Amino acid sequence: MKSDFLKHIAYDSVVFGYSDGQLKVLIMKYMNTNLYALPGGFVKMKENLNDAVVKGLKERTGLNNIFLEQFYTFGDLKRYKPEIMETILKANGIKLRRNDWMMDRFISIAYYALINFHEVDPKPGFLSESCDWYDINKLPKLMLDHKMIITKALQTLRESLGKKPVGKNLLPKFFTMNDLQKTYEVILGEKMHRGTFQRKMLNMGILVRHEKKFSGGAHKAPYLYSFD
Amino acid sequence: MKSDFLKHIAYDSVVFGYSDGQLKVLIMKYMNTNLYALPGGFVKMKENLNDAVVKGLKERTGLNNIFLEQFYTFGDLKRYKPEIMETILKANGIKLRRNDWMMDRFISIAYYALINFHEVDPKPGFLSESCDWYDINKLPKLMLDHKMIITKALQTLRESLGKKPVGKNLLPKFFTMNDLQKTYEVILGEKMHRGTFQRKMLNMGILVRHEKKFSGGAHKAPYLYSFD
DNA sequence: CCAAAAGTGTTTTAGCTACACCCATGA
DNA sequence: TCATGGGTGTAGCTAAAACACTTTTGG
Repeated sequence: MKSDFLKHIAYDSVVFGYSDGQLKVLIMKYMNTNLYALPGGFVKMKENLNDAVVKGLKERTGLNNIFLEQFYTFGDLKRYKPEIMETILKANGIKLRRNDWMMDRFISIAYYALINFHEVDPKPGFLSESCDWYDINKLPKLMLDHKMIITKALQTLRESLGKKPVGKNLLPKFFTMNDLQKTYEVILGEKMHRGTFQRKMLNMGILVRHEKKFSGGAHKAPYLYSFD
Repeated sequence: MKSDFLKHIAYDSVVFGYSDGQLKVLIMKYMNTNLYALPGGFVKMKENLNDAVVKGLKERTGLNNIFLEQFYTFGDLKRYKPEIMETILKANGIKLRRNDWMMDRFISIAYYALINFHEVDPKPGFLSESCDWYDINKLPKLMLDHKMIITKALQTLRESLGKKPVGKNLLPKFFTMNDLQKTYEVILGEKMHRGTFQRKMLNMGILVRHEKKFSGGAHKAPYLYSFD
């Protein structure tokens, strides 16, 4: 019954990546079940909340310096479905003890993270058989309120598009203006005007232009850019 | 040791009011101590997080339909100072039991609220000897990280000034354009241009103009406005 | 009639948008 | 040389800002 973790407290992270013109989210699947969920975890007694999340993401992605932001804490009673945790534990031959802390009600602090898709090879964790990218428009059915958590994360991401250099965290070091625009479009879910977009980005003064790349396409080779 | 509340979980609320050209915050003082703190509380086992906060605010202010928004969850280890809770309990003759849940580490979900100053007569709660308004620039020394919580609340409030009808919740039903401008100025901490402000507000289309009031001043009597 | 504050018309500025033209490149 | 996509100049529109003039009121 005693554990090293704080009772009733969990975190969930919505990890966004961009690849192939699509916005992706990391989703894990519990072993021997059909339950899909956001990667998350618990907080140790002697550990900062934020540190716990960073540590958890490091385990899933191998990355250390991740752009990470807390956006909401979900505390509805509706989230409390002990039978789901029971299913997971049973499916993996783990004995249920009466009053096990994992069977209690949890409040979840939700974070979203932005990472460079191509730097990551996702690793499943304890009790999970996979940890994979899903197109944000083709998510599997998720357990509990995780779908709502993703929706709210996306909403927050959209609002911060104008305030923070979001592209910096989703794109590789060097990219074309078109890459950047595609990223914005897929986050906002709408097309933008090419000329306007370019001008706006350049006027923000956070992009550095480098020498041209060899595009391999039958057209003018675009500049490469990087942040700051 | 068993209690009706979720262990490790607390909430704190930053209640803003506007009066006399100043932005005010509700602060309570623990009985028989010199400890000042934000009004807060705990969450019952069978209670939604948001409902707990609404209930707590109702007790402090008597109001039911309060504009309320969650803005951050504070989970650093630095917040864990059991000696403070010990001081409070001892000062009021409450026996400490070993492993008392109130002596544990807490994570706090923070909310801010906007209310009409003149509709409220703040009431102290359990263990507190007062619950009073403080000018946001003349706060007493607050316990734990409550000062930081207020700072972050104000920052969030500033950002939402442009998005939400903040004045609606801080002002009485009828007010002059000048009242509204003063409110904005005190939140943002900067003067604004009179003509520009008036036009911007009217163009938002959320204000209704009523008949003039008798100002009592040696000048043109201003219109009264209300929201929606 | 004067001072003070409110309401409003006008001009200027800044930013965003759309269009269009030119350029570089590989096929 | 042609099709494709990239960079940029320009004109039009809109919103915000600054200024100043007029109006109303109590003293």
